[in-house]
Parts: sequence; C-alpha cells; structure tokens
Amino acid sequence: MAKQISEEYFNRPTVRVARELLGQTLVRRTPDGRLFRGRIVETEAYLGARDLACHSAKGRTARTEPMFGPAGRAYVYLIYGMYACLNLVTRETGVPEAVLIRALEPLVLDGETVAPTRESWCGKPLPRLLNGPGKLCREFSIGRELSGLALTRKNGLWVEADEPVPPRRIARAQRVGVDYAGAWKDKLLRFYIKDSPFVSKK
DNA sequence: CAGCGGATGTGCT
DNA sequence: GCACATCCGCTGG
Repeated sequence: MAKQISEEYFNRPTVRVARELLGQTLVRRTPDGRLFRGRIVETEAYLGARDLACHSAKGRTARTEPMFGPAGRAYVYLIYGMYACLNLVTRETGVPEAVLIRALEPLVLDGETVAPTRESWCGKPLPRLLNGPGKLCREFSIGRELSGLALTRKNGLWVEADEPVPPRRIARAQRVGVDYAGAWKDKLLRFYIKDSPFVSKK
C-alpha cells in the first residue's frame, strides 16, 4: 500500500513542496467509485500575499479562504467561467501559499490501467490528455466542491508518495499566464520533469 | 501548424 | 465593465 502524503509534508516552504511533488501520484476517487491516478509532472508555486500572481495577494475572500487554512488541503477555483484548477495548500494557517498542479502523466483512469505503451484513452492521445490544469481537473472530475477539503483518501482526493525525481531531471521556468503580475511574472516558479512528454509547455 | 475568439463564474473597480 | 493561474474549435496557410 502506497504511503499517503500528510499535512506535515505540505507544511514546508512552497518552492520545495512544488519541486518534490514531481514524480508523486495524485489519486482521485469519485463519489460514484471511479478511480483516477496520475503522476505529477508539472507544478507551479504561488507564494502568498507578496506574490502578485497569487490569488491570496488580492485579499481574503470566500473563494480563496482555503489557502489561508492549514497545509494539505485542496484549493480549487474556477477560471474563465468554465474550468477548475487544482492547488494543494502549503504552509501553516495564516500563510496563504499553494502549489498549482499543471500536468499529470496518466497511470490509471476509471479503474483501467494505462500501460506506457498505450497511445490513447477514449480516443485521446495520452500525452495530451492531462497536460493542463483545466484539463486534468475535467478528466479527474475535480470541481469546486472539493475546495477546502483535506487531501485524504476519505475525501476522495489525495497524494501518494512515489520515487523522487532527481534535481538534474527537473526544469525551472516562468509561470504560465501571469503577465499582469509585475516582477513576479518572470520568477522561475514553474517546475517540470525535463524529458516528460506529458507536460503542458516546454 | 499558428492565430483568433467564444464560453462565462468570481471578484475587483 | 473588465480581467482572469484555460481550453477547444475554427480559420487560413
């Protein structure tokens, strides 16, 4: 049985968590019993009140409330009226930081094992199935109803420990879609597995 | 392949 | 009203 990653793991410096989440497994069990598993291959760190790209920098609202809570919870928000994006909350209560999950390598979808050799699932090429924050939430059936919940098996969304990715295989880049964030738009707070075909952007 | 625009909830001005 | 941590279908080359 794989080890479930705990609140203490997330209650650490956000950049560190964003790097170390690469290679770990995100698991989703829907209320109707469907199972989805994906290897995290791309993340972004959002560094709270000082980070102009971070939602919590613009204040504390009902939407952003989960980021202000304890580590190890989900913060799910809606973007452009249509798409959900999943963040995993880091740091202690009152420090509103989080890691955005940007891309996954499909492992198990709806109870069906996806072998590395298989090229598609339900007609979609595997490398493009979960390569974006909105897409992976749609495919894993992750919505706003999960925002604020602890990342536990019981809540149907959790992370399992897997092989760490060695630093030489991790690339750093600017975050996507934060051009409005002044000096913060250029900071290298996006992390991805260099050779992975499953990332959203090189 | 690149580029454009539509869909449209939330929180700001 | 406007911008937004997005995606997809359509267009033209």
